[in-house]
Amino acid sequence: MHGSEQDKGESTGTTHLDLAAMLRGADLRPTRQRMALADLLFRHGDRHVSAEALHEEARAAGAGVSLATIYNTLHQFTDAGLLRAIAVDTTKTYFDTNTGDHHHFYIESSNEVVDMPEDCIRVDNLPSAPEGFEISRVDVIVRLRVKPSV
Amino acid sequence: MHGSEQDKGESTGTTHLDLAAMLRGADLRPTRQRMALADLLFRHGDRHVSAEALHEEARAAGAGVSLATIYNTLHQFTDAGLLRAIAVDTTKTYFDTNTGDHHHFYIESSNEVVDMPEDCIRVDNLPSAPEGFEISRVDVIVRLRVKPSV
DNA sequence: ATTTGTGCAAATCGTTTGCATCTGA
DNA sequence: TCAGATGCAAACGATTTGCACAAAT
Repeated sequence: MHGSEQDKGESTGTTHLDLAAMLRGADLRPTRQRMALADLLFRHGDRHVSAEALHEEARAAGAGVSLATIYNTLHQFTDAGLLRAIAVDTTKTYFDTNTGDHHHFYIESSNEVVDMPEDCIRVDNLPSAPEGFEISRVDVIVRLRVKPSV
Repeated sequence: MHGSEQDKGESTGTTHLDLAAMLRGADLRPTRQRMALADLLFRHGDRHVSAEALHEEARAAGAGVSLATIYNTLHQFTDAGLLRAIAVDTTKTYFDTNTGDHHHFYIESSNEVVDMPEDCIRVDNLPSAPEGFEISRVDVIVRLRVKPSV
């Protein structure tokens, strides 16, 4: 072996993150499918994908990854802190590549999730958690509907 | 038929809300099962139930209501504005009998939803909705985990 | 050589639906 | 009467799981 930079077929060029290292850091072997998915997820900035959508994307990108593996990977990434799962729609789980502190817009008409910069919302007066509990996270979802045309 | 007050078997006594009227107001016939469910839902203050849980409760209360009817009713009540659906857990839908402006605690270890009084949280700096959209609702969920004992 | 990951297809689980039967006004 | 409700069971869609095979260290 030598370096650890190899292209997966069609890198979009600009790459700074070392996906293999990222995976290793999470105790996950950098397999072809995990690399392909990491590439789709983290190469293009903040994304919000459902398993099904990612599956389709992977297929389109020519990376053969089964749906089962998509689910496995999505959960492994989530457990490793590389992704965050968001509950907006009861029917589907969305995964957010932005694990930082921020909140979301949810466009009800199209089932789209959009990030909101952190400083956009200030949550005040947070009540202290009930005895015996501590806050693990605060999720704010601003649901949007299409504004009726005037 | 005569009046519209009849007991469903075991009323807990204190009843001020006219469930039949409530249903009529929602254009829903006050059938035996809808009355029974409304009773379970609205008689005991703010509640957060899943379809399955309500089904079990109905069975325990001796009211024969099929699961299909539970779902139908839950959605009809929600459409009528008597209930509000909350997305906290991707796997199940919870229905909240409190339709007023307020937010929730979500206890991750037990999958419980608890109301938070309205004035508990102040959401500031709400970004204006993207062009063409308007805010339909803002949901705040404070996720709790069990505090590790010292 | 081992251990870990992958893919398929079957299994789950919550929820929805079609349709025959019943019920309230 | 008769539109509207209910219940059952089959249908569904998202996710999970068991297990044989393939790939990574």
